[in-house]
Amino acid sequence: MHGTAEQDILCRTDLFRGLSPDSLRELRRSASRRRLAIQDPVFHQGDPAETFYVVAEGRLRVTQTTADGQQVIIRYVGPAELAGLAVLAGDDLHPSTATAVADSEVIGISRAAIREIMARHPEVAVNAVSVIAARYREMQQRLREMSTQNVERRIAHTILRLAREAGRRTARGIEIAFPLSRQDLAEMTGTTLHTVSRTLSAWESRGLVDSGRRRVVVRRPHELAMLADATG
Amino acid sequence: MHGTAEQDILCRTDLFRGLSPDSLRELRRSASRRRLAIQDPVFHQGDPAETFYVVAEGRLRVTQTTADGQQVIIRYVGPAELAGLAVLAGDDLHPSTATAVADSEVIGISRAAIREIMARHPEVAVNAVSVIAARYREMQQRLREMSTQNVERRIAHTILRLAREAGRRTARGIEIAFPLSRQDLAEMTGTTLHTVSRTLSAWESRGLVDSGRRRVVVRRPHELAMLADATG
DNA sequence: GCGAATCTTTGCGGCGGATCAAAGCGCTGC
DNA sequence: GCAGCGCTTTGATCCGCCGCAAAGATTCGC
Repeated sequence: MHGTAEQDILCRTDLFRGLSPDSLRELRRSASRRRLAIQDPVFHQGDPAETFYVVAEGRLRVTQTTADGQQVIIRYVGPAELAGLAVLAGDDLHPSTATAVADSEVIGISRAAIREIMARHPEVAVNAVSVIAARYREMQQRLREMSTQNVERRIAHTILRLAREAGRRTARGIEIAFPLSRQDLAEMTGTTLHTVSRTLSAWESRGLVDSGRRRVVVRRPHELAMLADATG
Repeated sequence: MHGTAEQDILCRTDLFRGLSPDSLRELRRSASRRRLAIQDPVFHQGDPAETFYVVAEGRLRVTQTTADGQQVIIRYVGPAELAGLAVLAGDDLHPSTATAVADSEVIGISRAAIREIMARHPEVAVNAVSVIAARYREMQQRLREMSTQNVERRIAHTILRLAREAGRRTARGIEIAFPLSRQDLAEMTGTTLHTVSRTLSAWESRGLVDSGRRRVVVRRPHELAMLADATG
């Protein structure tokens, strides 16, 4: 039961998709499973990059902190996604911090194990290229957003993206299925919690969203998308 | 002469570093060489991603254009660097446009050729992971800058980065060795050419830089770096 | 060598969003 | 069940940067 679930999630990742059952079994032997409570750290910015993680369940927040103490959220990572990509690239240190934002379960894979697998199974290395390239594209898109769009559109895009990645259908609309504060949204969009709060309040009064303490529900995704794509 | 130079540049890239002479020779056979005059396009955003390029000489500018026509400069690419990474990842379309900003020479490698090489030489695929991961890190850094720094610091960082990548020592200081307009700097920093112009004028009067029509010389790199790292 | 096109500079006014301040609300823990 | 902490809201003010406009510099083509 235990082992089966683990194998399932590993072969559902873009990284290990298509790997032979034998290799998966071998991989499993060198992998370690870890349960995380909400708020638990997975790794810290500046730690030696020795292990990367596949999220089996739950969600992680990946952040970077600048020299002067400002924090930026790079990404949220959900089931079958990876955290700690620096390990794949053979970098020495983790450039970011990963923290659980929900009770989670992750599978840790050591640098040595993955590098050995990539060397022996070129298809895994090729998959790794695709995985990181996808992240790179994501980051390009966000940079473009930051460069060309005003705050309201950036917040709209961010919320729609999160709703897509981690949305749960409910009677009232699509609920983002993990605690998400105004401060978090500010750190994803390069603004302040005050501006996020004002923006959400305005949307709430127009019936676009329904939000509260660390909670966002998108009530009218289509109208929010219109707003996100409008020029300005 | 021709062939030797090509092999030289290929094995100086991070992607093909360490590849055996035989494999390099084979690679060379499937590669095509192309000369570019300033302003020549290499590929366009939306083109099928069939070929990626190693810059042998000169410099390319990689840009993305948004739906509403705004342009963002993703990066400049110099000798021994790659353009068209989407091809490595097996994506269908080029997400960006590459244009020569100096007379250049590039070596084109087809999607089929590189994928075959990666499948047969895992070390190339592993190198590809590192190459793209480095770009990903770069992009994270720029996103962090855009999120947390004011325009002046962003311009300072950008100019210092360009000076590092493409700087030429001269009597007056470090000259950025390709034409670079106010508009270009604006598209790299998410501001307007007006603000860039004002900023450079202010620096010029303090003796930090010396700039003119599509030309920037850093006269006091250290002081500019102080400014770039100052809080604010 | 002259005109045109392109790039740059600079002034001015306005506004989006940051900052500061303070009160309201909702969890959580004991 | 109440105290206290963390999150959110909202107001008021301020300023960095944009947008517009127009003139000045530099390069290019014929």
